[in-house]
Amino acid sequence: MPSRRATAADPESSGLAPYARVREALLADFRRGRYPPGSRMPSESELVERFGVSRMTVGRALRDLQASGLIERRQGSGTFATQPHKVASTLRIRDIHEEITGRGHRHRASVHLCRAEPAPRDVAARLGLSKGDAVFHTVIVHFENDVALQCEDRYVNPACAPGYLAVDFTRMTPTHYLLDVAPFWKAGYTIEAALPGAREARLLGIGRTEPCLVVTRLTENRQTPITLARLTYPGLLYQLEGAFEP
Amino acid sequence: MPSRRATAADPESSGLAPYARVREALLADFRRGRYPPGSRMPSESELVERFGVSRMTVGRALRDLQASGLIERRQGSGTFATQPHKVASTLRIRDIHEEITGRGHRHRASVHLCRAEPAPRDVAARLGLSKGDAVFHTVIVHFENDVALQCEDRYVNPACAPGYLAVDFTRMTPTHYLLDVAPFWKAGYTIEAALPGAREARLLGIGRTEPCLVVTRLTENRQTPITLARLTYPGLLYQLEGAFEP
DNA sequence: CAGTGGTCTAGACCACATA
DNA sequence: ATGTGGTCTAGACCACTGT
Repeated sequence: MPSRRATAADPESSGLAPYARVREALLADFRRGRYPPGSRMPSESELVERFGVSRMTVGRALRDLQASGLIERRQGSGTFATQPHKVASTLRIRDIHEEITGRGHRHRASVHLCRAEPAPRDVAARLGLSKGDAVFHTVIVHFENDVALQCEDRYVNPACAPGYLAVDFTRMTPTHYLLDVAPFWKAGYTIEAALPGAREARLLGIGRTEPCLVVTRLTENRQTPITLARLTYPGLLYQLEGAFEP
Repeated sequence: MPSRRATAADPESSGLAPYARVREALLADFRRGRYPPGSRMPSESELVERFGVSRMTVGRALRDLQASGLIERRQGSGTFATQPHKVASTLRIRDIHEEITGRGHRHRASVHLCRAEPAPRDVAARLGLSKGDAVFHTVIVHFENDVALQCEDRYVNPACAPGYLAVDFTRMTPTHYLLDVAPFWKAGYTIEAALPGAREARLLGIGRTEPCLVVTRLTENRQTPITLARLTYPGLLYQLEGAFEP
């Protein structure tokens, strides 16, 4: 016989769901400086008592805190505050078309290369091909309100997207097309500062000494590499932004 | 009377917990190209039937997928596959000391400025002070195996860390110290490519035309801004890396 | 209204860690 | 042996959405 049910819509002392109340309460303790890095937190059963909720509920609150990197839970020994050095933030890398139109601006793309060619050695290696195997190669410049924002130099594994070269890239970005063709993927990327190559400088309309932000991204579908892209942004026009908060 | 309890350690057809089995099964469907962007996924009750688990369990699996940005759940209408463009990745920005020693290398810091001074206008604004208020200002270069890797130009709100100037920054990084003093915080940052300023070039021992990766980070403690840091890395030596996979 | 997701509880079994 | 986290289930109430 249920003694007392706390329902989801019980706006008890706040509009928050119980698991959120527990999470926020612990978070507040953190901000107050309880739980210094490495210290031990109350056990789940203690929290059950303190907040008058079930163990599943405190479990969920703790799982949320764990997901944001604030605490570490060790089976058999307890829950501990982490060294906050490792806090991770999320950095979104979006399709350039979405990004530009999302700002309410006009996106335009101009295609400067779109062909099959023998794979250079380093490209072949990263795409899991042999040197000289055919790869698709496109070079496209993306404009935001007619200002060149990104030079996209991309190699594609033909086995993954046989129809790639036939796409009209002034109407659909390679990223968008590839997402349709290769429905799911993982990716690794590096971000660095570099000077533009001769062609990149010309296509972007910038000087060869203007620093650029270069994102190199390798996209894979399970085991098979699909595409290797080098995205070059004029440093003066582009910044990546992010934030972390627990 | 419980008919049949599935226990946590039931390695039913795999070593995975039920919620993980459900998650992986749905993930596999995704990779196979079911659930194209925007399409509707099976309802929770359908999944309960299909996998023979309780609703809480499919709920957790779905919450995991939601957290990784794969699906969107709308109360009252259903669960939908998202446009995978928005997949977020985690980018870790770590304490430079940890990062260097983590690679098994030697870290050394040289302090080039460490004093209180009147806040320049833009710094004051971002730290929530008035122009001319006293701020702490340090300029420190961090070396990895005696190669200059980072120039750290930092302003600190004195109210948050009164003892800041007394710290021996050859032995402890400002980041580390501030984490101890101001136990919890959130941060926003931008990443851009830029040319080094005259002082930065000199301190890093690079030319003024060598592109640099510049991370500008504002750290806050609840409402109060704590510190504003400009971290400059020689572009040839430093890359940020990341990966995303669901 | 029926269907969907959002959440809660109580009790349970397990694996692991520590003593 | 005890305590900790990890997880599951069954049934329940709610809010929201769409017909």
